[in-house]
Amino acid sequence: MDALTDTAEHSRADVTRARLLKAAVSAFAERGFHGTTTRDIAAAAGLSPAALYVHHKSKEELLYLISRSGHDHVLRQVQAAIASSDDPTTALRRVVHDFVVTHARDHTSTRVVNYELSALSPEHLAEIRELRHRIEQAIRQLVEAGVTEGVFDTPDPRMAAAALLSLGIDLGRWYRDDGGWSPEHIAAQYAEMALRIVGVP
Amino acid sequence: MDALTDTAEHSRADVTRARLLKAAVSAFAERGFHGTTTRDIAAAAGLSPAALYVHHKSKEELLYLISRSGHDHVLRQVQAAIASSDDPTTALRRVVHDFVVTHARDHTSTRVVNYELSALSPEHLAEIRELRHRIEQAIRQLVEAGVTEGVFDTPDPRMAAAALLSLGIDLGRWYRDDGGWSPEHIAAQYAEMALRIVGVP
DNA sequence: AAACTTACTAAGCGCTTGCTTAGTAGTACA
DNA sequence: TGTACTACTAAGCAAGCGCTTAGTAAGTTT
Repeated sequence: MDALTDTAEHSRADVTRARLLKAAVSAFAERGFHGTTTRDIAAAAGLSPAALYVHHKSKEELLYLISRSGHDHVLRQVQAAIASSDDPTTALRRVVHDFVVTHARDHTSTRVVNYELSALSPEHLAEIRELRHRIEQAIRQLVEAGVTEGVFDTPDPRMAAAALLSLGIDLGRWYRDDGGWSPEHIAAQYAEMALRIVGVP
Repeated sequence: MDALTDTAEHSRADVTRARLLKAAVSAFAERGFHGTTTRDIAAAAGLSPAALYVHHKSKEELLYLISRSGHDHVLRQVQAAIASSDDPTTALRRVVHDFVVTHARDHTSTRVVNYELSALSPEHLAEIRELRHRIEQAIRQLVEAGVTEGVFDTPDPRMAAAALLSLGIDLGRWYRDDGGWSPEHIAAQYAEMALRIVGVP
């Protein structure tokens, strides 16, 4: 048996747990954490209100699990994109492309991840802030490296990095599946805009 | 007496009404519409919970008033910036500069304006959506005009306009008063980034 | 000074909230 | 076949919610 991952993911309880998480993502994205009731989540998962507490400690824990896995995914993706090339231009193009694809394709969860932070407990918020800091720092350092190497030309690398983050994060607010633009299409265009922002000739 | 504006703005009731609105902006920005109670708002305004209903119909009406005045202000500002010059480059620089200054300086209210739309009643939401549409359309048409005139160079003006909007709107999420960057400083830099995005040489 | 208006509050109503308790079918192993 | 465990639910509790009602003190008008 594939002890490391498989067994832990396929028991009946784990399937139900995941169904509750998915229902929570949809509800939090649509109405916000405080606008969502535990009854909403349980009903969307086809369970009684009490079943939520069989599988999760609290409503806030659901938000924390969503937030942590979302940030983990983005951090790893950014790190992988940066490690994929020594050339800042190639690396930045890939960072922005992947960041944008994720924020558009998973706009439902990235919306929760980016706009419901204040509903986390102080302890969980501190942990998530640390992940966010590492994501922001990685992108900032990439822009700074490009400037240092002379391939990028921008008066303030920190501000350029802030702008690049905004382009991706704001997709959680405005992206719609039926809007006529695919995540990959937006990603390709935004990657070129990113290079313009950092002053690649 | 200055019947048109003055009397209506300085009566005791109007001062209290404004104090409640200000308290609502702060509370909604900090904890969201559903995370804020009418008792929170009344207490922040130094009043009893019942006083809120002397001056406003409902908690949702407070959100609507905040949202409408915020969108009105931005729409007028964008229209004024566009009308200020026939040169697309000059006009866009001013549009983005002013848009960014507003979203940074008034980050508390723009946060409510941009992220609490789903808490509005269907009727109010429809009205606000119309204002948002006019803001987006104005910026999009400016970018398209620049491309048509040959001063801008971008493969998809609609997507460039979406990116410009994101740069401003996302300030409501990340801008902090104590962050070391003034609204004007960010606005000046973002205006130059905007010109790069639309391909001004 | 009586009559009326304005700007409020104390109290609380009906409902919903997050979460708990006590219990029960269905399955797994002995 | 009996025993123990897993995965649930029905019912409900205390607290908090948006909002209302009934009343009052302090002006303002006549």
